[in-house]
Amino acid sequence: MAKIRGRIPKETSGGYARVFGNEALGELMSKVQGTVISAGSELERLITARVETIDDLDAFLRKDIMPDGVLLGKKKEIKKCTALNAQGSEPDFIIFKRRSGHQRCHIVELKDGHIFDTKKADGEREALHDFAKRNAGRLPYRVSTHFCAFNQDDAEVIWKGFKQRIDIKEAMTGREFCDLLEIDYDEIVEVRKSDAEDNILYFLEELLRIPETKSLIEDILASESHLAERQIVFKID
DNA sequence: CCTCCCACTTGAACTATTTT
DNA sequence: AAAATAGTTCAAGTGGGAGG
Repeated sequence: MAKIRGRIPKETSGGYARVFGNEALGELMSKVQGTVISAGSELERLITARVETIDDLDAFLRKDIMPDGVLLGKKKEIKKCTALNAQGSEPDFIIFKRRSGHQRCHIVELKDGHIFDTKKADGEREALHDFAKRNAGRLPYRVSTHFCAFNQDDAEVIWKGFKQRIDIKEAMTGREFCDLLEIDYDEIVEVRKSDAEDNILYFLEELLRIPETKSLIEDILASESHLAERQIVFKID
């Protein structure tokens, strides 16, 4: 989970300021949104840092005998690869796994969410399936496709997010994805949790640094403690 | 109800243009 | 020519409205 602290609000973040009628709070919200976005790219980095990656897919695919283990090719490398035909819509990852003679290729679309967005899911589904169809014949592996919602533990929820338009076997949880890559899902979740702790602290610090929100918070706390006192009084009664 | 399209945001990667 | 700057595109998130 990326951090809010240290982020620079965008020039064009005025929309948030308008929502609150407060420039400083608008900038804080802009930073929050920036963090949401960058957390997605960060997840990719967390994953690829923990597996062996292929930086020349063409060279890899020219091999006569595929190596044992788990190897991952990223979107960029897929784009560069001339042996594969992506026609402008590359999947996030292509994973080659060989264990005890079985060679599998997993084409994966990864999302740092808990559900596939219904507005984009259809396009993503079609792009991934087309990619698999176009390229399965060029790969010396049994090819399968997967849609992974990293923060979802129930494959059925992912499947339903696709309006059941994918095979339920294509719906992949973050844990299943990590199992496939032979990396530790919980460890990645832990890493991100520590940033979340800093984020909540920083967010509250900032709220208290803005004079307008600080005084409002103080007002609310004061009236709540009055309420609490009254409740106690009622109880005693 | 569902689907599609839009508006708003950040950030990274390219591309193009201007400056030195 | 090289470097810096500016613009474009794309991927990622949200919500809302129009229309079937």
